[in-house]
Amino acid sequence: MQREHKLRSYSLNSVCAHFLGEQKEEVHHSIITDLQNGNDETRRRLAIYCLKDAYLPQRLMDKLMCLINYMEMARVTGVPFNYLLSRGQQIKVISQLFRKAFEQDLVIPAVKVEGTDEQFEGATVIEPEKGFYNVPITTLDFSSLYPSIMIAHNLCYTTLLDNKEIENLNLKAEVDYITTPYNSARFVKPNLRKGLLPTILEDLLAARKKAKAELKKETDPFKKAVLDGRQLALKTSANSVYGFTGATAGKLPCIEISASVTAYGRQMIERTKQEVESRFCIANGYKHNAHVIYGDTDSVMIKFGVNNLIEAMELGREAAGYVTEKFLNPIKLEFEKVYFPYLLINKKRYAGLYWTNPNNWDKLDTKGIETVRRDNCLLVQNVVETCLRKILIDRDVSGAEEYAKKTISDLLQNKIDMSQLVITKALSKQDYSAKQPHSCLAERMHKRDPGSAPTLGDRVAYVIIKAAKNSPAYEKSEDPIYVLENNIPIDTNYYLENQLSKPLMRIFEPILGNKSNSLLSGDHTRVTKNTTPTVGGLMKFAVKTPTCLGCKTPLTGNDIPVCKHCKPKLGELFQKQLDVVNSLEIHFARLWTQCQRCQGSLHQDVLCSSRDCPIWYMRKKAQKDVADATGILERFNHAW
DNA sequence: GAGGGTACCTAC
DNA sequence: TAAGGTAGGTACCCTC
Repeated sequence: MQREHKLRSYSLNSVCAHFLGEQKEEVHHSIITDLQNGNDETRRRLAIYCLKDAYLPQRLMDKLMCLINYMEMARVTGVPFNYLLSRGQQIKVISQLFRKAFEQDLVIPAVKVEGTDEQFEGATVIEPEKGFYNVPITTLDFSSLYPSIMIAHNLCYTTLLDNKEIENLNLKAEVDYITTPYNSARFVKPNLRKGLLPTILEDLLAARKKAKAELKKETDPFKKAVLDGRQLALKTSANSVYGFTGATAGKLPCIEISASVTAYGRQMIERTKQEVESRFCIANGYKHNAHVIYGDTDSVMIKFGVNNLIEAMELGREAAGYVTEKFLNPIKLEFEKVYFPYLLINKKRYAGLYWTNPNNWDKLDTKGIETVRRDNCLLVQNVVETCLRKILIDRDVSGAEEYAKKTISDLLQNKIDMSQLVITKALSKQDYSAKQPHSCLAERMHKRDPGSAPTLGDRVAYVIIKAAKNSPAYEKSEDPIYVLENNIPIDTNYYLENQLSKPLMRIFEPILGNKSNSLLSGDHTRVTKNTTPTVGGLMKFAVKTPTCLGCKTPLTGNDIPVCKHCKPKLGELFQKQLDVVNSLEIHFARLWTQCQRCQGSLHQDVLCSSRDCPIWYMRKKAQKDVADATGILERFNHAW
């Protein structure tokens, strides 16, 4: 799951909730013995727990068609099935190399390589002309850029030449071999020897083409997803071939190949920009001068100057065909989509409404910004997503502003559910050089309970709690469950200043300019209601309050927080609270039979355990309220 | 408080 | 032991 899918949590429970819409039974290990030694009912619950844990992984594999997909990958690459699970990309490339080399009676040398730290130069990212574009922006992409470069120029171990070979074989430049833009590396032309890598890549691309054709014909949404996964896997495999040649810590690195590939790529994106801008201009009879506003590796975003989709698409097709002609087969520049409107925030960060036909938009596409990142809390993700939808789809900027303001106001008044504030980050190292919120929390949790603490590779979930002024974030991170159980207040200001403000400003600034500052100041940022504890709000008045509940006079050495004078009056108050608690319990008892998110059935006294399930928090909160209230009442009655 | 360095995650 | 690549934004820690 971790390898193939990017999720916020990889617990069995949350993965199943994500893919199956079903959750596991929650049974803490400490009560297993009691359940077993109990009665038929408790043993039944234990049995359900065991059964579910067994069949959920099975159902997951069925749903994701793991067997079929892996089998297919094993066939394509020629590696044993279990290598696909236990090993990386390299073995797949090596295996294909061995296969092709064997056909041609070639032996691949076993090279001892000491990995170097040196990197070779990668792709070009065109400096973006940041801003909000209320005109169609046409996007052209090279399809499978790196594989097609390797095929077009016949880049391979078996075609790489050195001086001695050129001399011995009496090869002529340009006629017999080419010189690449990287360090004048030379490769023979395919008519003298066709490389192994280009052959492998052609096979992979053909397989991908087939999968894509089937994808187009398929109507069943799930089979479509599988085919899409397959063509993506073939694409990754094809791209891995380039990566393999550049893997200095690998089995057969060849920087001449990988660095030549990226060097060609850099030339090509530059050339594309120049060709488009010099052809599509007023001087050549077009209505406007085309301008490339951004591009990354294999793509260019073009402002043709037209203001309707049909023209933007026609020009896109024309430009793609025009540029493709300038390059060798099978290099192909394709028109795929138009963004309209388009918000270009920075390199690798943009959002736009995605059109493939002029009649209906396909989707809201966002790249790199908070909506697609897993290291933000859901609040940020949801606010940014909603604001973008309002701006780009509804064209309602003031509505987006209002929504952002409302959210800020809700946040500062503690009205946001804590599940929206949970941040997750992967714990990827054993020793961190600098302290960090998630690593420090993992350490603290380990001290509390080594059994349940996150370990290397896990994603750590945390919230930021109130602490002394200016204390660093790594002291303010806390386990959401612990916060809930101990009624610890959340640092809402942190969420405004360190989580929400910058992402919001980045979206609104290109549209509103200086006016966007008003988002973060004004009435909505005033805290009108005092920040109460974020959880367990119902019965918060008692126990720790050192003043009388009725007349507010300070109390000393009194277990019950009321004075004798007020006690009789409070009897009524407690009855009211009890009624609330009872109705709440009934309400939640009804709720508890079904997870409100996934509709999975739940044992009545079992909690849905997904930490980012809002209902989970509601139930946990209600349980705590009931427990608190019961405790208070017991003590109160006893003293009375 | 500025600026460098680290960590994380993403785009391609 | 085995490990696809580089570019790049952002947040936070640490040092000066």
